[in-house]
Amino acid sequence: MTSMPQAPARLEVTSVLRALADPVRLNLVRQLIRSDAPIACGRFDTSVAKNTLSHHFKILREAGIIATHREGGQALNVLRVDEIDDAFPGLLRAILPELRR
Amino acid sequence: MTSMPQAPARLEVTSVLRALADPVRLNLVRQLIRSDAPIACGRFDTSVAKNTLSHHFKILREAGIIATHREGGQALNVLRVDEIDDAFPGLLRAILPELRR
DNA sequence: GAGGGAGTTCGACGTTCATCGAACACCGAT
DNA sequence: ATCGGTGTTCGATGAACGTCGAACTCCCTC
Repeated sequence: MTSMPQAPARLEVTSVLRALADPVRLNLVRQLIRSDAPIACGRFDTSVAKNTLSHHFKILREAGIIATHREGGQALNVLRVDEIDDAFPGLLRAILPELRR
Repeated sequence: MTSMPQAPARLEVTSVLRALADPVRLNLVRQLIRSDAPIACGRFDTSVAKNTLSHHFKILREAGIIATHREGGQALNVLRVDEIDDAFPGLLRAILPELRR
């Protein structure tokens, strides 16, 4: 086992902000917010190559913003809304208008 | 006149997040939040050289996070709390615990 | 077990970034 | 006019980042 560090023990402000500061990643997060069902890595609407996409997912995962669990040949991604809201209440709602109902 | 682009016309999410994602800059912003009076550039508690500090102030200014006005030989800095709150309601409070009363 | 779809890892490349020392520009006071 | 304090600009440097093609690993299905 190569040790799989899905998410950090505690969400770090600087890591979270830096992860969300990239246009491509922010776009991914927006798609996750708009969908209430998990989305497979290959199902995102994006322009970058699939290895680059994988890189961005890794950063989002390591920042603790998304969680990925394999299921039937594909990797399903979900936003860790509760954890983020716990650590930084109001952050998601602040930067993602689609969440300010 | 060299044209002085203090702040952008509209606050850009990605610029704001990237500006706040740096430890040194986040530290500066924290000091501004804790003080209700403007702080001169040279009065901040930081470890970086003064030219580097100037660089960070420039980024914060261009992102629209702080405003600087000269007064008596020194440059006084203030957080643009209202503008930030207007563009991204709850953002500051989310990432800066000292503001969550 | 052979094939194929889905993600990841591995260099590599070019860009952006944080940092610094040094030199500069500005301004208030002598 | 000169001095000293304050902040900015100018390269330069090393690290980190986004991007890619290619090769790899898993696992599901036939």
